[in-house]
Parts: sequence; structure tokens; C-alpha cells
Amino acid sequence: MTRSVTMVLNRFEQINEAISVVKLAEELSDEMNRTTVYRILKRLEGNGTLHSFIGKDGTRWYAISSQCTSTNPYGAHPHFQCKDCGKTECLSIDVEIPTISNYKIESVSLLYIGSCGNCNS
Amino acid sequence: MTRSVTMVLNRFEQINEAISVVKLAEELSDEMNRTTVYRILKRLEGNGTLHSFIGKDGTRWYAISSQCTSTNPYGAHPHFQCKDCGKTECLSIDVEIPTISNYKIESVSLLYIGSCGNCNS
DNA sequence: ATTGTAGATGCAACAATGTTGCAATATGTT
DNA sequence: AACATATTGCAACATTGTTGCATCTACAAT
Repeated sequence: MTRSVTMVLNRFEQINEAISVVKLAEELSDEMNRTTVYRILKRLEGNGTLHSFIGKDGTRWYAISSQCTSTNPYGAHPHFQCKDCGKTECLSIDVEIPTISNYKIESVSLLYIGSCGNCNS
Repeated sequence: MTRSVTMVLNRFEQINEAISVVKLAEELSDEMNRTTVYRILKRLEGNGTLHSFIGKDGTRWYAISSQCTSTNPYGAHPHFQCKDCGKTECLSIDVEIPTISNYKIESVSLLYIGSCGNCNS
């Protein structure tokens, strides 16, 4: 548990949202190298503390695992991304995932794109 | 309708799968510049001939629109990507998309990841 | 407290994907 | 055939993510 890891975890506990690697690395750029951010996130995902997903623009986002539930049989929950302000978060809702004959599905990525409550009003 | 556009469309009609921009540009690298491939695909998506989505590694894939159905209210259908052979395709299945109060959902991206029939057996 | 060691970090270079500006070319319309 | 418009090629760039290697830090053993 290094200083850098502590800072990254603090950031996730402060907010209740997902963060893109790019944004996190930029926020912490005075504190640590961006390579370090990439590596810490990968490690924290490996031990289950965080989980990641691909956002609407193809970049990777991370969220803390303790704040969200996994309800579908593939261990994944949907994420929401606001196209206006960028706010991105886990959704604790049930989504029925159909099975597909002859295919072995291992994971499902589910991304809702739209406008959040603030941007929508 | 230029020679380049014809070649791109032919490629999509030959196969019944999605193609990544990267792979298509590489296949056509003797015939046209990769910038041209990017631009043609964007144009064909703009007029509805093709549609695109983000694959499991964050890169963009395209598929021809006429070969697949849009069944959910957001005009999107799921895609499947085989983690072993890379085969990626549209799935013509129904997925129930829950609504979320206070959010205006505009599109939904649904990606199944697993092993296809060939790689699975 | 000191030492030793495995793992973590910084840095620079690289790789891959995608975009942009501009000059040159092709299309298809008159 | 000539013209106007859209398309293409090329080079340069931007962004995101990865790797090799030297250095440093955390922490366990002494």
C-alpha cells in the first residue's frame, strides 16, 4: 500500500462515479506519472477493488466495486454515460441477458448513453 | 459513388460480419489510403448504410445495416465478439432495456463477449 | 534501528488508433 | 469538353495505452 495507491483510492471514495484513466491521470499529474496511474488501476482491477469498462468513445473507465451491485449472470451491470457533461456511473438495475445457442458468453458490456438529470432539465 | 466506396461496400456484402476499421484499412491498403477508409466508413454510417459500435478493446467496428434488425426502442441491437478468433457480428435478438427515471437515454451499446461456435467446440 | 528484497515508480520511447489541413484528383453535370 | 463539387492521398499530428529499464519505496526479517 503505497502513497500513490492511497491517493488513487481516495479519489474513488470521494466521488460516487466512474473516472476515465485519462482524467484521473491528469488530476494526479502533479503527484505521479501517468504510467503509474495506468498500472495502479490495472492492479486494483486485478484484485477486485475496481472494475473497468469501455466508454462511448473507446477509452477505459474505472469504478469502485463496493459501490455497485452485479445482478446479471455474467457479473456485469450497466453503466451510464452522459453525452453532455461526461458524468459516468454504475447502474444498479437488472437487465435480462438472453442466451445464444452455440455461443459461450463470458461477459456482457452494457452502456447507456444519454443525458443525465442535470443536463436533461 | 467512387471506385473506393464500391470496394468498401463489396467487402461488407461478401461477409456477413462486422469489420474493424483497422482490419478493413489493412485489407485495402494496396487500393486506398487508410484515411480514405476512415472517411468512407463515416460517410456510409451518416447515410445509414452502415452502423458502428465500439468493440471490446475500444476500437471501432462497422457492419452493414441491411443485414440486421433493430428491435429495442433505442434503435440498437446487441453485437457479439469472439475473444478467441475475433469474429464479430450483429445479433438479431430482443433485449429488454429498462428505463431510468430522470435520465434521457438516447442509445444503448450492448456487447456480448465470449467464444463463438467454432472456437467453443 | 538496519538491512535486504520484492515490488512499485519515473522516465523515455514506442505502438496503435484516429483526425486534420491542404494540394491533387476524380465524379458527374451542364 | 469544361466546370464545380466532392473525394482522395499524404504528411503531420493528437490521444490513449504499453514496455524496458534504472531507481526508489515499503515492509519484513534480523
